[in-house]
Amino acid sequence: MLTIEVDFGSDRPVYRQIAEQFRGLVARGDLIDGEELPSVRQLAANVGVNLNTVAKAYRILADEGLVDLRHGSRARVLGGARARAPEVEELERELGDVISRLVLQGRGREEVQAFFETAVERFFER
Amino acid sequence: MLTIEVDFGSDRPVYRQIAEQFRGLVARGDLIDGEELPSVRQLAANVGVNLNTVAKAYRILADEGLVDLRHGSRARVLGGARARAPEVEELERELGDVISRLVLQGRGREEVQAFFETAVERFFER
DNA sequence: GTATACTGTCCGCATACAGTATACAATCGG
DNA sequence: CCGATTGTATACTGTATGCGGACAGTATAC
Repeated sequence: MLTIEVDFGSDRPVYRQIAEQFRGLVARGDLIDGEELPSVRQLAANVGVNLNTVAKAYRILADEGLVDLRHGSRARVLGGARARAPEVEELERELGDVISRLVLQGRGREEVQAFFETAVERFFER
Repeated sequence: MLTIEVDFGSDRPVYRQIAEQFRGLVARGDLIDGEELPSVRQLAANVGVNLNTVAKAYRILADEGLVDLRHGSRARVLGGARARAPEVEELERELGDVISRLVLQGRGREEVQAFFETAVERFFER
């Protein structure tokens, strides 16, 4: 069974948290082309939110081209090509902020590098 | 003069964008202990927002221990120690999402690593 | 000392967003 | 065809974002 977890204390909206987690699952190949996502009601009950909150997450994924949404049928993972080059700048900015926070925690350049390498490690090795 | 730029089209609230930029300036040492920040009105007029929006950004920085806010005096940068270890998990999650997005753009492990190294480079070498 | 111009703060309002409840519409399986 | 299951649309509540104006502390000139 698919484990999606939500932190209600977070300032990040629930529907984005859900979308992020599915994005991660697709990115690392845990969900492959054609695979069905849980129904919005199923997952909503599981997570403890309203079905529309899950639906909103699915729509984000659909907009990104990660899943195929069809009214009446279950959402399916799309293995096809995606891109979104314009978001590169956004990622750079986001990374910059992460670096700032790490530095303000007292970490030096080496430690920041190590932190990043560990993150990449965790993502790919599993 | 200090350059703070805001993207009104972004989905990220303006006051957070402002806080992030100051956080970056402090992290890389462009703003040092004791230095004064622009007044909320000055910066607000400069950026094109209401003074309260800037004030909210300053309060975030104050909560993080980066600036000293005193009613009637200008906000000053605090060079002292900060930490916030609990936010490490948040950073890890955020990094994980960045990796997912890069991978979904078709980048492999090496390319993700390179992207990160470039970001670190940009931060420290300047 | 005190008038005055500066500083950040508080309060109320308008609008947009997050999340819910409920009804609707499309698809699937008998 | 019909019921169950799926995603969708609408109406509603609470919260967050951002603005405007009034308030309160601080600094400086006199």
